[in-house]
Amino acid sequence: MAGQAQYEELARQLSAVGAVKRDMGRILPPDCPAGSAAVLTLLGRHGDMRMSKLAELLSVDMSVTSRHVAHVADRGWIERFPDPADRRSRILRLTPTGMEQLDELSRRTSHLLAERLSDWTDDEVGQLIRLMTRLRASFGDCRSAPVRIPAPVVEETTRTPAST
Amino acid sequence: MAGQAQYEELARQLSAVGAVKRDMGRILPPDCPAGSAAVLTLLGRHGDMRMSKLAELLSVDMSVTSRHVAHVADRGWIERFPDPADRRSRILRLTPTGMEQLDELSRRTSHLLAERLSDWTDDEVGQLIRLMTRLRASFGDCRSAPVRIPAPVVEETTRTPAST
DNA sequence: TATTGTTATACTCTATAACTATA
DNA sequence: TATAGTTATAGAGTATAACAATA
Repeated sequence: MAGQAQYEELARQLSAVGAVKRDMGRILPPDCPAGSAAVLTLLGRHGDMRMSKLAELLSVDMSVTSRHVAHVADRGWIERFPDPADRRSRILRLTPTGMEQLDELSRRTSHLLAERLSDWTDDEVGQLIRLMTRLRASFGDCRSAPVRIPAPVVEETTRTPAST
Repeated sequence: MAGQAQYEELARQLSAVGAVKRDMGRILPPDCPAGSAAVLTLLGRHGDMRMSKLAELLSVDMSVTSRHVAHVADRGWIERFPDPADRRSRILRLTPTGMEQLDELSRRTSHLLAERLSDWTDDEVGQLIRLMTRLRASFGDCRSAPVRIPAPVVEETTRTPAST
């Protein structure tokens, strides 16, 4: 259990990590924005899957997933074919071209990270991965359980203990 | 110095942390999207500053900063007045109403994080903050030094060592 | 009737470029 | 001429709601 100051600082760092993500996005190949890259990466890691499963892994609405998937399918990086067990579903699979594109993505992102994190030890990178993975789990596990927003404090001495 | 597999995993986790940021965004007050919240937070932490300084802290183009600042100024959360030392510049300052809004933001984000991270120790949260801060520094310090994208490998045995 | 997936619409965030007003 | 900031425009990501096809 941590304190309020720590939570505020963590919120700040979560907001600021967007800059790192934007830097990563700038080195992506043409026609392959971050959304497409995420689709290819997850299919490469988890293998063939249905739209709904991919949407869950992406943690976005299926309508968003559908758009990303259409984009990579238009470029021939994945194939969509009907699920024999449920004809409403479509199974997604990387094509050979998609695998090449995925290799290119891995190459570029690894190169950028290797350059930026050249003074990080293997262990430090591992710790960051571990903590970020756990952070995601701490949020994801209670998905569909929207938080209650507590009633505002009555604003008496919250910020300026003896100035007003 | 870490390995390629670690870099790929880190890239994946960086992509996935967007889900956490979206969850945080969902509990923001009306009329205060994430961009506005970032402006208020940075002004609260660092005190009065010029547009250019804020843009640097946000790691975003000044045109973007200008829009966010206009939004919070329209709502009376900050004031903008000319810099006596350089009349091209404008100094930004939180208003009392802005400070109340900032308190409300802190309250909501801390509440959400306290709920989601209830099983994290103080030390674990501190480690994550420390590593994310360092990650941002590792990227930010070489800003304006765009990476060279290395030439693609000739694609012979990159992915399927003995299948084609 | 419920579920899988698609499409239309709207909103937020970002970057580039053109513009102004000062330096 | 160069810099601080604004505005217009365009592109990417996301969510909600309406819809089609199937379970």
